Amino acid sequence: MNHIITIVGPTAVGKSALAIHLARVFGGEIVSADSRQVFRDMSIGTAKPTAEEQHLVPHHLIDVVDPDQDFSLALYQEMALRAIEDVHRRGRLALLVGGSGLYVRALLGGFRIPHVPPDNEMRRVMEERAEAEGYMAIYEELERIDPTSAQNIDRRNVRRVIRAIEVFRTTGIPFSKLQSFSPIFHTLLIGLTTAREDLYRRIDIRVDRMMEQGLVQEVKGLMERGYSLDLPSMSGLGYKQIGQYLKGELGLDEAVQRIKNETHRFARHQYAWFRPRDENIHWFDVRNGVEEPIRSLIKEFVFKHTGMELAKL
RNA sequence: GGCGGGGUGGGUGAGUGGCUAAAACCAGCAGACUGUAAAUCUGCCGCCGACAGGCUUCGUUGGUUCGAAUCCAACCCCCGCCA
Repeated sequence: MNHIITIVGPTAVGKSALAIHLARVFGGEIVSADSRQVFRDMSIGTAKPTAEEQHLVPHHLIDVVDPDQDFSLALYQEMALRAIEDVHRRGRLALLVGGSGLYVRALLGGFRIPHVPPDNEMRRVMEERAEAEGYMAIYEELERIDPTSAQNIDRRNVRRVIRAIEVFRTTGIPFSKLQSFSPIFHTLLIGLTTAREDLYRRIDIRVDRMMEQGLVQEVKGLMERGYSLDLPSMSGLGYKQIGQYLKGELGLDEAVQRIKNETHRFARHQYAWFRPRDENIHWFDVRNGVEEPIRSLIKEFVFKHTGMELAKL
């Protein structure tokens, strides 16, 4: 069966807790769609499910690379696909859960990602060029080789301009021509949401709890082990700011406040991927009792598509 | 009571006669997104307006001036030093 349950929503609304509950009730396994929980030893700051929780129900795509290893959308897609296959092979229910919108979409939408691994050296050179000569210097190259992508990408977004050029240089085919998608899953999309005010409050509480749990120690440990702050993994919320604090660039209170504020902003951005008015998503406000209606929604979905009685699983 | 500094848009804070609805940053709102995505990038952010544009603002009141957040006067409030 290629049916999966997907749970999306902004950070700190309670996706993980709900997923664990559902997985236990239905005998499911969780496939994470979180771009930060993939890194080992980054647990407190990424609000990773605890060891106990992971013991309670199998989680996939968590702790799959070290903080100094490259990770990417393509890699995620591959690994997640394999994980879901495994879950299905075991005859269990797969719950895709996470707040990384692009990851969820790439997986569900079956994105065909141009098979061009990053060329870090080339990227560095081009970034420097854009830095020195201005973004137009590289944007003009993209306009020449791939007008369609040039049209679609903001010229000031140097990072994306470079990726498009990178793809063309190594394949000889415009980036825009190599992009396609074909969905492979039937999914029940469940969205968790709440009022902004409430969301921000939840975020702030969570950040305070991370501090109590030893976020500073965690970041310190990572830095002591040589993980530099300019690693992509260390650019995540919490790690960046605490890193700045540890380097003496920021007071602790200031760092914590920034984590909160930037997480607010992040949560807002997440709604750009999971829109409240998206009719494909079954939205639930977490301020109301949410578990029961979601359970019946899932039962109905699974029965309808597989004829199986979930309660028996 | 005396002396000095200051009151600017939700916050911090530039601006010292026209180019200023007023920098920058923060907060907030909206959006883009196919191998860095918790990244990167964009728009809005006094009021009305889809746009053009209009309207009201820089403690208060009154003045100077063709023109004031910017100059003058009085008053109110805040902060520092002296008493």
